[in-house]
Amino acid sequence: MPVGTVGSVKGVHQRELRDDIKAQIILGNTYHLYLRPGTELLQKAGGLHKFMGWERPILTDSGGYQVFSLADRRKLTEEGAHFSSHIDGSRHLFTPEKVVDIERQIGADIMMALDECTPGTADRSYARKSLDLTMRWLERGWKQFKETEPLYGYEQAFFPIVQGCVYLDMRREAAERVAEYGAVGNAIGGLAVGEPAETMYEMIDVVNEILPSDRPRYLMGVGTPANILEAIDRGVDMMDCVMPTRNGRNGMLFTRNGILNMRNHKWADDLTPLDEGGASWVDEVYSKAYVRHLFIAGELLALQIASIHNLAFYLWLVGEARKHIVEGDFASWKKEMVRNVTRRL
RNA sequence: GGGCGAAUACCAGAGUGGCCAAAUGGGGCAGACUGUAAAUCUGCUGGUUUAUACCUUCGGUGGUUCGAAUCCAUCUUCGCCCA
Repeated sequence: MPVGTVGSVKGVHQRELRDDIKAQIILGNTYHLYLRPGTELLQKAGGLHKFMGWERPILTDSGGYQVFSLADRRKLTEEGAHFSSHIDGSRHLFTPEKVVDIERQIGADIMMALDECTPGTADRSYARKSLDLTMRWLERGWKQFKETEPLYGYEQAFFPIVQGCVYLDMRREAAERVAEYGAVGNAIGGLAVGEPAETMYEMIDVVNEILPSDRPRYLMGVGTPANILEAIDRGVDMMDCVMPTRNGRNGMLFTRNGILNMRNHKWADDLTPLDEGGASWVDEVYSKAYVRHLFIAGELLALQIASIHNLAFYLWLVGEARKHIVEGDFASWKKEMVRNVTRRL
């Protein structure tokens, strides 16, 4: 039963959502979706997976990001992405079709197209070639998606990805071509990969003018709490990021009052709660001094506490965002919250 | 009581006449991290607000030498062995 509404501010869409799933943590590649996709997607997907007492859809990425982050271990050809394993050197080929097949087998509710995540520093010529390749791969992936059936009795969604690097004309073109597929949801990729944040916001703006506002718009791999708020402001509905866990493991805690580096000496004798009134149970149970000690001592518990805290904070943040969108005071709330979450404590 | 060995920066530990403010590791301090090959990576860690510069450091003291963490004497402390 729909009890809440989420949607972007600039986008007209205000979709009804069930409130029982605020976010999803997907095992495997550990994706964190901060805002749920729309009801229509869930109805079609119908495959909510039981995990730790929660029901949540599974999202699988295609390996496109690894094309970017493991660039020295791969070679791109028209056929697909050739990878050599860092474990045993064995060679693997990811094609747009194979990726769909694998995602079918996994049973992901949201399957991502194989793309090339273009570095934010690429010049126009490279970006052009990269975008053309991504679009040809999308055509093949989409065809495979349409010609295959789900294996487990529920529908699966296939999200195309908008690339185009930092060039407005290419972003517009990519968004238009992606929108033509009429997918259940659409993704924005190739951002937060080396370009300034302001450039990223510009790209989101132009892309979201084109992508349908009545379907989830998924900003891939972003980002900081401030990035997330700015993205929501620009019509983004879904995000995922390693930041809460990776930065958490490296001692960085995000809170609604600012950012803490738990390794800093200043917390050594601070016996106040980790984050008083915070969103997770660890916030009240552990003191700053204790968590700092765990980090300094190399205790794995530190990594768990930080990850739990940061994930809970991220979920709280987008939950609040939704609330303020519904209440109509998102703009003022966001302005203040961006100031708060970027502060260094 | 006798013999041998050792004393180096926060800790451990290289260095045995000039290229030594002194390797390396740990610890400490700070920063980075954005569709996760990541419990990772980077910088700093005697002082002088800048330094290819100067000053003070290698247990204490006194020597040798143009020059000493490095050689000599002696003292102190610690370790091991013999009585």
